[in-house]
Amino acid sequence: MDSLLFGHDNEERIVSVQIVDDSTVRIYNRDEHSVTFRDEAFYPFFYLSDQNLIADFSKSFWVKELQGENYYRYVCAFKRLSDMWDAIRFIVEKVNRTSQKKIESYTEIEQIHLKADTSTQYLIQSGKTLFKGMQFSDLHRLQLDIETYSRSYKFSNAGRSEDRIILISLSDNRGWEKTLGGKNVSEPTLLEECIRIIRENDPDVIEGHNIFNFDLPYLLQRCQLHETEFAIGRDGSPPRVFNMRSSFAEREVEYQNFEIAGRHIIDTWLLLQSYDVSRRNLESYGLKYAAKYFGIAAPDRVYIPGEKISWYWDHEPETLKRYALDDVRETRALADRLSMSTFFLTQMLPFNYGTLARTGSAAKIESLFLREYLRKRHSIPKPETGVQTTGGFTAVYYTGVLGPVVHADVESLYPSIMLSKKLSPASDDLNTFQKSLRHLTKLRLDTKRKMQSATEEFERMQLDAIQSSFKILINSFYGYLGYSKGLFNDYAKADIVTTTGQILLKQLIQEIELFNGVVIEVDTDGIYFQPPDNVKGEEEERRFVENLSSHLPEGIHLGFAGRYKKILSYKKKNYALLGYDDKITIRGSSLISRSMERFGRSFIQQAVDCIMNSRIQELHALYLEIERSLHEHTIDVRDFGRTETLKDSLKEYERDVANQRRNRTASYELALHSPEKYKAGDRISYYITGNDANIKSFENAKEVSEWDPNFPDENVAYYLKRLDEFAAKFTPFFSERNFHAVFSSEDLFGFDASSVSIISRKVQADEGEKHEWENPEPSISLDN
DNA sequence: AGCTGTGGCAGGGAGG
DNA sequence: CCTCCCTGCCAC
Repeated sequence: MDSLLFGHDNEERIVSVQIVDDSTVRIYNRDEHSVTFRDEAFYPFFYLSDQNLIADFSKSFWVKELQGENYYRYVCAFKRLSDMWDAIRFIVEKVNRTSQKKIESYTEIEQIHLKADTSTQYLIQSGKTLFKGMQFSDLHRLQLDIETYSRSYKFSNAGRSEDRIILISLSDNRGWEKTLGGKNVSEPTLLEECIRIIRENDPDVIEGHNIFNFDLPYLLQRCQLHETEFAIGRDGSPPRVFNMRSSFAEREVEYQNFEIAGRHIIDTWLLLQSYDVSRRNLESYGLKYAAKYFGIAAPDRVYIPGEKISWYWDHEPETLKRYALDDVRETRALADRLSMSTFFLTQMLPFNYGTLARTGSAAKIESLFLREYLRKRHSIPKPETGVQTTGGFTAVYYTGVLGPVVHADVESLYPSIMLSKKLSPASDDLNTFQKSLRHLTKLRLDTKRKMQSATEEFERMQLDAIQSSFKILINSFYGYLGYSKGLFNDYAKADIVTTTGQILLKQLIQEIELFNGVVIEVDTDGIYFQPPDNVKGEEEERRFVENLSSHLPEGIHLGFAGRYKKILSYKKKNYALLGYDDKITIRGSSLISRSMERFGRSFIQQAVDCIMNSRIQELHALYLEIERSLHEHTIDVRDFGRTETLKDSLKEYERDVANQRRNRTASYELALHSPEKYKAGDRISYYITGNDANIKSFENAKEVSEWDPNFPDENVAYYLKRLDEFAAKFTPFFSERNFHAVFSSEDLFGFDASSVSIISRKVQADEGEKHEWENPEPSISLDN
């Protein structure tokens, strides 16, 4: 097996591939530079044109149509190179069987389109076998962060400015730390020193916060300016850069992806957003906030606001250096916390570490299926066209303040249903879906058991990361069924999962009411209810839930998810909880949302506190106080400004507006006319100007940075109206008369809170909505 | 150079 | 005023 295949890569350099033996292949470029692969997982993609079979080594899942020619795609994954050769033979035979075109001999397989994955390529070359058998602690990780400061600093049009100075902080997990930069060091020298240090330390992984969007592009830009090669690759090559767009749930972010030969780049800013998709309680994605959130910020950590950096450089450079070092330390701790489960995923999936940190969950499990199909030499299905029609069951039965409250949820509802009903995509001939789901679930339980008996802290952390990497995969299976581009999707099966979940929940609700519990709010797999009068205290509540669980079908378990003093039930998916520790948790975008003006968020937070703890007099005073501060301009722009995310690029927005597909909005209009360059995923802060409350906001908005406290031009009438809109959220909890007394300054005879009571009421079901929970469907069986 | 799902609410703009 | 439609944000 010593065939030589020729082809071109993107830059038209001639390369050749030599298959040495069953487990080794050598790749040459024009400079006779060779790279040897040994038994690594390969993902070449084969495209068949009229004349040529083209193999693409770039692990891409994307189908291309090149220059109008029709290309057929075959996805292949290889653990062994002999498999690759077999697969080529397999594809040729399959093509000969299914199309009129005949491939007569292998000599026609000449053109190879090759783009080797640089990070894996050079790691193997340098003798590192990432990541088989490697521990997270073995990785040589380096944290990189830069601060820039200059009187004329503008990143968007970085020119050659002599007084621009950068501070580069580097740190690694071996306890080595350094901050470079100083008045007497020229920028080219500084950049060269930075490159030298990176190459000398030779890290496997480079970590940074927002490193893709700021640190690396900035360093690259400065290098280009000074005609220095940003040669931080393991082979001395500069990074390959391309624009990327990722989405986290409904949010999209644009960034520049850097591929550095032989190294993996981990951006904790991206990991943080990925983390937030499931948790949903981060207020910002900034490093400082995240460090506090995870409790990893040092107590004596130095904080310096962005606009003060130049001042500190001029007056207290040592403080600034300490601040910069604190940044890299926090980045390291954040990466410890967030990247470990991704690291373990690279040992299960055929993607490298850096790539895996950026891929979505569907791509992850699909790679599992593909690997198995290739191993079994089985053809791959096409995605089916269609739509999923159902989702989770949501209802609110009571509004107002009620308690005590028990929260019960069905553990792993959708995975459990898929396992119980043995659901698999129709196209999954090999039943890989069901087998992998079962296997991963077992592995996760085993790992959790091991974790419980582990004594050492680091071992527990590792096992926790491993079990959470299984969890990531397990939770992707359901979503994948309804994913339009999933090769193995099956919308009908997705609907079976959700409708089964709906029936289960309605059955549970009925059961709770049968025992005289009062169901308050339900969403998909969780129920908030008042336990029956004879169930008192945590122990009896737990037993009550356990009893409910025993009535559920085999394989479905209802868990005790929490108990609370009170719930303030507002609307579907919108409620507040008062814990036995007196902490208040508010959920739902209509009560509190990140886009809300800060004064509104704080008002609602305090108002909920007052209502749940029956402090009505204080609530009234709070309203008056905010109203007054708006009138008297004693409120800061940060408190009345609104911050919104630009989901689309400005180009897309302008195009849609031109086509009358969407209306103008303040956020995009400001971004368009701003001196700053905004891109998709950025957030913009603005406030409303003018005198009339009823104005078009897109014509009366300014960026927060334009506000001058000496000449406050915010629209007081508008913000008073906003205050009343926030207050209006609480109308369901008061009688009409009481509401107007509490949320108004017209208390001619003084305000008396003693007569004000909080109203709870049963929600009338919508006319269009059937009373399914009153007329439940017959008990279901999960066996068929 | 590549993307898991549905359900629900608020707010703004356009037009009746 | 109201309704319709769109986007953003959020729960699960």
